[in-house]
Amino acid sequence: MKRSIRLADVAELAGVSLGTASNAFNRPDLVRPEVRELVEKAARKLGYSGPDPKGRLLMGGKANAIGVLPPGDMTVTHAMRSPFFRDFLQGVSEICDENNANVLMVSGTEDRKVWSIRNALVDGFILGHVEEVGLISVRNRKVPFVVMDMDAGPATRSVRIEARKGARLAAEHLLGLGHRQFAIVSVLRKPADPVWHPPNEPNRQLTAGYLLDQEKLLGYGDALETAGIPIGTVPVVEFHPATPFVEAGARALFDSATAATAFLVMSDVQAIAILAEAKRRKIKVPRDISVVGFDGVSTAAYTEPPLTTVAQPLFERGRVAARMLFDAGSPRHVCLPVELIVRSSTAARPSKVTARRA
Amino acid sequence: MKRSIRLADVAELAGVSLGTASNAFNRPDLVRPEVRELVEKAARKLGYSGPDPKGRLLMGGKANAIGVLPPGDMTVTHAMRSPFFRDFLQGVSEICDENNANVLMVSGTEDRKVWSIRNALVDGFILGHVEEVGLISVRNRKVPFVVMDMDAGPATRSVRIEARKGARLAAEHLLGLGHRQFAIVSVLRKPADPVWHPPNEPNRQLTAGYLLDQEKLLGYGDALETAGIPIGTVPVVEFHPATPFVEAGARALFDSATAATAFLVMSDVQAIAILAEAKRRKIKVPRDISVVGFDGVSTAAYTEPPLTTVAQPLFERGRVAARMLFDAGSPRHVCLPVELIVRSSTAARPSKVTARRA
DNA sequence: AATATGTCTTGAAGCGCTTCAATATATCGA
DNA sequence: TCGATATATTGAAGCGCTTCAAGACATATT
Repeated sequence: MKRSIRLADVAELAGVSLGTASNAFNRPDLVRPEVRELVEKAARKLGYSGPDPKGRLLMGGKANAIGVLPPGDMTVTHAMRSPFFRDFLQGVSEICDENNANVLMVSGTEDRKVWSIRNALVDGFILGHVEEVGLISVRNRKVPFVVMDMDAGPATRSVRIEARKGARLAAEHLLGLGHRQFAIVSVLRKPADPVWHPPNEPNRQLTAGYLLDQEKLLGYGDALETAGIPIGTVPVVEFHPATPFVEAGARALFDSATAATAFLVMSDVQAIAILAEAKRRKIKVPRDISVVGFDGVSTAAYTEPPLTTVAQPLFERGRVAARMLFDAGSPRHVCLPVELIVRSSTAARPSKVTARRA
Repeated sequence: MKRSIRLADVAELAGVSLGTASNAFNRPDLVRPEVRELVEKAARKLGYSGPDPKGRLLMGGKANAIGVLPPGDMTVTHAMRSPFFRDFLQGVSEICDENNANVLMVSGTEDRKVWSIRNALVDGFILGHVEEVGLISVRNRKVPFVVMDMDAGPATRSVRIEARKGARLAAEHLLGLGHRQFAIVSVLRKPADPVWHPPNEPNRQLTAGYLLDQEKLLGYGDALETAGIPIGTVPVVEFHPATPFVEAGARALFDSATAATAFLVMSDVQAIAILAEAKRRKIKVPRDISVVGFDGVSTAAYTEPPLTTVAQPLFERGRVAARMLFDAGSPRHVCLPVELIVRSSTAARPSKVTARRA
């Protein structure tokens, strides 16, 4: 086709003005039924099925979509694979469905994300952990947005969780079971090889993870130090929570933290990979080691053994974030509660005799 | 803010023409470095972070997104809950990621979907099962699109599966295990109460399901009739594959099909619900009954017992569909193979003595 | 010096639609 | 019957941007 049919063509054929034709489609009640019929007939004849959204958009129209950006370098593919993100997304879509808005999953690594933030056709954003430059872009877009698990100042809507408290609960639980040899598993933001931090490393600096995980580290520390275990004496491994890095990370963990009986893991996805690797190595959980995850993803209840974890309300998280975009009245900042869910991946510290030999 | 800053404001402040300002952002190589710097400085000063996508779009720009519509009356929320759809979506997003396109999940029941098809800001569509009126709308959009599991004529791109063959394989498997008492579970497109069709109902007419499922019915028939079992003598229950309908459907099934030892189920999601309901009723699978699902969703391998199912390449399905939109060279019609995966939800027909009492 | 060859920049014309003040027409009350 | 009120329609002005032919300027060529 030469040039696609536009409203002007329809108006002309119907013998009415552009304005009337527009009204016939958008505010039919403003237009006499017979005229409307005229317009509709013309439209049918030309195979015109309504105003092109592009034009409408320019004139202050809504895009009818809100954009969701997975955190860090996660692509949409990663996100769809992640039970954590899926649960979250389910909450988001519930509210979007209610508000007749579509959900745009925005992809790309951090660089490209900035481009997307500037260009995505949406009426609002929900941002996973994002870097400063992304934050600047989104502010300039003049659309409402909310950031997850970040503090971006009082003016920026945010949804967070009681990360520090959750981490403390996890550590206290393990301490209560008699454990004294810990290892901590933290999250790497970029897909890269695992990073191993031995105990008593002078001046330990973790690689760039999520801000949230700094808080978790503090929480673990709260409990551990109270029990007389300086956090610096606890080994830490950091790895990316997606295939194949997550498997590599689990291997690195067992290869290095041979003395640990208690594993404090900052995400369920990682914890689940660790359970799998343990099974592969014939390390029995919770007989030989105990593992506490974080997040409370829905699949964690069905692992073998079922995972003890610090649950956050994942669906609610999504709902709360989405509501911030739609309901003017909702609070700008929400901090969601966490809860320790004790299942079967944790038990009393093994006695010396049954202790695992690496 | 009064009126948001636009490119024209930046151009003015920088003392260049609109066209130059536009080039400074979009084709920097066409603009002298010093001038570009001028524009950039002006932009910074005004807090302008690049051309508004709305304007760009009108001038023939891409939306950088492809729209995905769940089948039938499924909302995005339903879709996110469905392992079938999630697996599919993962394939779609892989290809979209590769092509730097975002994924727009389009929501709403069938009526609203038509509206969305006309208005979504996308460069293409992947449509789940859609009604005629939706098909007309999408044709008028003049964007490429592909339909899943439907035949919409040779001109319309489509991805399908060997449904009939798959169904036949399922029935033959059960027949081979000695089963003679069957029940068929079909899919209802709309969320509604289960529909029960007793055996030997004169003139049996199934409620509006998906076209695909008609084919499966044919496939079951192929095998059953060859074995001397007229399809009309097999009871059929139809239900919607989402909570709470799927649970109600599973109950209805066991309440009614008390004689059956072999269940031919048209989706894994339903089969999984049936497994759950069986457990609740202390009906042992596969000792008392055998169940064959359809789709091969990734979770089906981890049910209890692991589900025997007719697997289709779910990820590939998504990939193939998405590729049709991006690669001009890809075929217009693809029919993907299916494969019977025998796991532990099927076994030989119970002998009379161990037969289940309802 | 005159002409040709580039390289940048400009100005204006859209892209397809909505909106809104202004006008035209119909309806009503007195 | 006449102005007043209500109802429909028009025309024009954008929305914010890209594009492209044409012009300006600088440099190279003969």
